Amino acid sequence: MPNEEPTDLPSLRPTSWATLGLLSFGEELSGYDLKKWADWSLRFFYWAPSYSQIYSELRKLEEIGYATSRVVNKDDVRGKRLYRITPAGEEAMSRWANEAPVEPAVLKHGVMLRMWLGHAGDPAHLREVLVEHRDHAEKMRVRAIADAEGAAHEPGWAFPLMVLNWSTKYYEDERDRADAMLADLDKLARKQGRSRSSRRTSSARRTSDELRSHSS
Amino acid sequence: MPNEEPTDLPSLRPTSWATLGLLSFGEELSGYDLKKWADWSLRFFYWAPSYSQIYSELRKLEEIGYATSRVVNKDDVRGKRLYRITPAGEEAMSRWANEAPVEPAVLKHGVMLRMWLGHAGDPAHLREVLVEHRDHAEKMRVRAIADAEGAAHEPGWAFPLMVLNWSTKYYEDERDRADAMLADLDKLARKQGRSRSSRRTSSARRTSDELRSHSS
DNA sequence: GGGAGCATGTAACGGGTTACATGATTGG
DNA sequence: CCAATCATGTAACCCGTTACATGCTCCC
Repeated sequence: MPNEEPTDLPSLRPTSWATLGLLSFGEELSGYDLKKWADWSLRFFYWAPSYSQIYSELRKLEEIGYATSRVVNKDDVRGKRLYRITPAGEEAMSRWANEAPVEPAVLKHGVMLRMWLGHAGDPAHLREVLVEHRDHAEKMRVRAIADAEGAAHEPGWAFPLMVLNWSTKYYEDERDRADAMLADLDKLARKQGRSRSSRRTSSARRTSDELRSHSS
Repeated sequence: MPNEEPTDLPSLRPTSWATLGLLSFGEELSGYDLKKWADWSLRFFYWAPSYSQIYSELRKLEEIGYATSRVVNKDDVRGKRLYRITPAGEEAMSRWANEAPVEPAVLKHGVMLRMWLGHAGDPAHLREVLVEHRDHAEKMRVRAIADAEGAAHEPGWAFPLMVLNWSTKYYEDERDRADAMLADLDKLARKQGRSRSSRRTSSARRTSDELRSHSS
């Protein structure tokens, strides 16, 4: 048995692993398929890839030897290219899954940024933005449920299903937090309505040295 | 009154607005201060900026005219530079807050990616990763609470406080979802333990045409 | 004296998005 | 026949990260 020492994994980015992951369920898929599949699973918690990224990731994976491809569409110019994971790819997946340090979850919440800067905005508009976000979360929740139903009872999809259930809960929580904040917002509006007449700008000024004296 | 038509806002990225937002509370701050402040507020829901980014953002803001700076440290070579928002900056902030389309929240959840690919990994390791994530969420929750306490009772910080409370709830929910998934994981392990002996690889193979027949 | 924190930057890299371009197939 | 969908790609751009570099000041 030659070369049994644990060779270094090529340091791929998580998105590359996610792409390989899509192939690791055993299907032979086109870039187009991949994108669609990502759109009803990975999208909820990780990634909504663009086509261009998918295609370049796939080419990269093939170059490394983690995937192979073949062109099907008869003898045409622009043939459909189907990708399949290789044994080397499967092994690399396993090693990555078990050995690679887990990247922390990243959240970039544009809506909360707006709320955080609430003093600069019109209260009514703030409220509107929140309501929209609430509705969006609810929509995502429903979609996640639908996709989870599609995945249920498929024996190979136990883990994706588990994550889809997590996602459902995630959007449910997101919705509920938006509702809670809506209530906070109204409470704040009432309080500020009582204590000031109309001053729109700079209610924040002065608050000087708390920054400096705040314990890290 | 010259030039009253609504001039176009320079299309800054959200992170630039976030930087300007940090200044919009009225303080005169150094890049270093800015970073620290971001670290105990924006970090929870949006952004943990690097110094290099902070400094380049600040230079950009000054160039546009949304901030001014002055060097304090006597006549030294490497003086400390303090930035302050300008009236133009304040007005731009307000317009952005009220008029700019809100970027959707982005989530990139490395832990869930691992779980989604659970079939490729060792169950015990999977569990470990989840537990770690759970603990991290709890840590963040506690930090958010602490920072919220620091911000409470400051009249100008009502909105940041509101978001900090949202963040507290966020990490609480994150923790609880991790716990729930831990339970799911154990249930799944028991079920799979009953139905198969030891096959590690490819329990997922075959699951063939469901993909193609799945309704988008 | 030395380490921790203060303070500011430059340069390289690359990942990911957007815009653009092309054309086939399918169904109403 | 025309629109939608299938299907694949290139090129430019730039945001953000990482690594590197420098030197101060305060405090033990």
